[in-house]
Amino acid sequence: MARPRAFDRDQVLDIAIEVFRQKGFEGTSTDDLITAMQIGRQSLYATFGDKRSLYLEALRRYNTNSIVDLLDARRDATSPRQAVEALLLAFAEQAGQPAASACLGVNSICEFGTSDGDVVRINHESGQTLQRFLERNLREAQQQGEVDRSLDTRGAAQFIAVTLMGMKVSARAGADTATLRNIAQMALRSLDGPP
Amino acid sequence: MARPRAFDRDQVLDIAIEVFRQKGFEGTSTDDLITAMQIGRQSLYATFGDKRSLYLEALRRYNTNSIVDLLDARRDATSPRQAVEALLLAFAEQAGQPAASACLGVNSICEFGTSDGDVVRINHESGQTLQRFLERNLREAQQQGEVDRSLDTRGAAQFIAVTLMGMKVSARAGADTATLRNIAQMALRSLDGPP
DNA sequence: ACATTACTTGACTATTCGTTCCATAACTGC
DNA sequence: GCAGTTATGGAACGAATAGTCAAGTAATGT
Repeated sequence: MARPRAFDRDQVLDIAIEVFRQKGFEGTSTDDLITAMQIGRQSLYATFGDKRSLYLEALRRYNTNSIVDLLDARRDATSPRQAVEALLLAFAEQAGQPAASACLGVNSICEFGTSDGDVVRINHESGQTLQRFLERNLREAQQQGEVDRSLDTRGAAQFIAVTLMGMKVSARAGADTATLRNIAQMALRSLDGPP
Repeated sequence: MARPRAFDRDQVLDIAIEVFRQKGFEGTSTDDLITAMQIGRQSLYATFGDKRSLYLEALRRYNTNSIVDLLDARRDATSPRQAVEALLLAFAEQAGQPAASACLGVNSICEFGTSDGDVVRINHESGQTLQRFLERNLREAQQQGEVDRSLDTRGAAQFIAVTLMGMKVSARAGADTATLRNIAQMALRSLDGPP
C-alpha cells in the first residue's frame, strides 16, 4: 500500500534501550538516539512519538525481557528453592561481567522516584510479576521443607527482590561476579531456619 | 578585608544537595540551583566553580553526612550485633517516611556508572568507611558468639551494605517503613548459624 | 573617610535541546 | 505506469542550556 519502513522497529528500539541504560533519560539527547539507532529524526518521531514515549516503551520492553531472562535461569531447577537460587546466581553471573550494562528499571526508579506516574506503573507491574514468582516458589519450598517453616513468604520474597536491586546497583558500581555470587548466597542463608 | 558573602556556603550547598537528590545531575539546571539556593548566578560560579564541581562537592558532603547519620544510630547499642541491627533499622525508619528523599550516592552510581572517575572515587571512599565499620562489628559479634562463627565477615559486611543499597532504591520507589524494617530483619537472619 | 576588595545583579553569548515543517523518495494496488 | 500513501532527509524553530562579562554596590582595614 505504501512505502515500508527501512528499519526493524524492535531492533532499533533495542538500541534505544541500550542508549537509555547507559545515559539515563535526561542524559540522552535525541541526537544520541538517532545516531545510535541509525534512523532519521523524522522516522524516530513518526514511529515512537516523542522522547518520553520512546523511553516509556523502552522501559516496558526492557522490563519484560528482563523478567523473562531472569525466570529463564530456573528452567533446569529441580526444586522450588533451587529455582530461586538459580535466579540469583544466574543474575550474579551475568551482571558481574565487565561489559554488562545498567538495569533500566532501577535507573528509572532512581531518576524519577515516584514523580512520574507512568514510570511507577510500568515498574510496579514487572515488580509484581517477579514478586509473584518468588512468593510461589518460596511457599512451595516451604511445603517441601526447603526453607524455614515459620518464614513469612511474602516478606521473604520482597527481601529477595530488594537484594536483587542492591545487586544491580552494586554491579553498576563495578562489582564482579564473585562478589555478586557471594551476596546471592548470603541472601539465601536468610531462608534457612534458626539454629 | 573585603565584602563578606551574603550567604552561608554550607547552607546553600545543602540546598544544592537536596535539588540534586531530587532531580539528578543531568536533570538539574543551573537555574534550578540558583532559584533554590537563592543566590545569584555569578555567586554560584564564583563560590563553587561549574555545575560539575558543585555536584562533586555536594556528593562528597552528602556521603560524609550520610555515613555519620548512619553510624550515629548505633550509639545506644550494647553489643556489636545490636550496632549493625540499629543501623539497618534506623535507616528503615528514616527512609520509609513519605517525605524522605533519594540517596545521592546511589543516584550518582546509577546515573554515571563507572564512567566518571571522580564520582567513582568519592563513592568508593565512603563505601569503604561503611564496609570497615560493618566488618569490624561483625568480627567482634562473631567473637562474642552473636553471629555464626563460620561466617566470612568481609562477605557478610558486603552483603549488608548491598542490602542497604537495595533498601535505598526500594525507598525511592515508595516502600514504607514497615516493609523496609522487614527487609532489614530478613537480612539480619543471614548472620545466624545454620539450623 | 577612603581605597581596596569581592560580592551581587542582570544582561549576554553560543550551543544544545526537543520538536515540527516541508519537499522528496519509495513502495503498493490498480 | 499511474495514483495514493507513507517513509525519509534536511532545514528550521523557539526554548532552554551552561557559562561569561561588565557595571554597580557593600563591607572592611587603614
